[in-house]
Amino acid sequence: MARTRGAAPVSLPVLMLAGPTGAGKSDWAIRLAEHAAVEIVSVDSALVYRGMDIGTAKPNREILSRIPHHLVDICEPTESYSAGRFVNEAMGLIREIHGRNRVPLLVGGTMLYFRALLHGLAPLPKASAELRQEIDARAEREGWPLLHAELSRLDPQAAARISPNDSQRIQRALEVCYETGRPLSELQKDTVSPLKGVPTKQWALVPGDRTVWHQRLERRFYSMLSAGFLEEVRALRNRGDLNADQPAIRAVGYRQLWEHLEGEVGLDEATRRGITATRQLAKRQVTWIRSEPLLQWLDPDATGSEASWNSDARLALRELGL
RNA sequence: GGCCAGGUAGCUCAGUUGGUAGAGCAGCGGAUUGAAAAUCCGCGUGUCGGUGGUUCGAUUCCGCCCCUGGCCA
Repeated sequence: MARTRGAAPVSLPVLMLAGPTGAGKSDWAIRLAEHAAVEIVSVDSALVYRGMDIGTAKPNREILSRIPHHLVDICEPTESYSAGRFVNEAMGLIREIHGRNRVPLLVGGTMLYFRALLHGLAPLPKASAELRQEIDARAEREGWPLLHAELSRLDPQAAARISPNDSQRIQRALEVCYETGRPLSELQKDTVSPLKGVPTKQWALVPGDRTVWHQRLERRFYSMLSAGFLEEVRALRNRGDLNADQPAIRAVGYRQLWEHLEGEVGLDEATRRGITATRQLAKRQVTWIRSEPLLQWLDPDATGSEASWNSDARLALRELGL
């Protein structure tokens, strides 16, 4: 039984702007939001955390209050956000925004979240802290390859594609098997996009010249430092309720500066490592973007790209009846 | 100026009892289903500082030269 959604006679679209770190997504999104009835939904696993502003390149307060942004500053760094939670919250927001007769613009660089929306997430149990602790303790004693061997008994298919060293995926696969009594790979077959039937327009901002881009990422890291990045990390550390194993503190830059504050490395070395980690993140994001066939690539640095993007965006909006 | 230690991949270094060489890091490519800014997988030709000699063959041994660091003048 199909539930009629709001009063929209034609289904309103969802716009997406993906891209690696430092490509200039926010600027482009803000410009578009200034010209159309659009609300921004952040697709970013680090922007969700409060108190993590400088190192995540979070839009400033002025922008956040002037232009509607969602899924920014929605949880504490002590929490562990997740792809599952993202899909639920993003889908709720998409419905709300459509209900206001506006168009959601999904902007961010966390490609797993985009994929979860575009291709769906299987109905799997959420993370269990207790189970994970148990599994970690066993890994400590027996090593991950032994747990991988156990996985090959419970779920040979999953074990075949997960490396014996991939602790994180072995842990998750075992967790799901224990929790449901069924193999993960079987449950994953049941996957449907929550956006099925919703028209989408998908852009990816990817800098064409990697050398120039790398230099820009390096400069950006230094300017974050002069904007107080180290002090921000120190403040997180001084709270006393965070540790280096939490997802928030594993974020690029935060992890390296945290290590410096622990006395493990000097500031110069931490900075170097932070910049390296930023480049590596960017590369992984591009790998993911390449695998999404419907993304329309745009080079933010190409001459005239701004104009062409604006006109492309307008064209898309018009096509979509906005 | 003299003595000593070095000069090998983008960086830090290992190695070849003479048969043209390999690790870590960086970089590049890939995977990715509730931690994803995470986690993991794959990819190693470089005048072995230059030049002359010995040798079938030199990055390796010898001479000279250049460069870097240290010590002594």
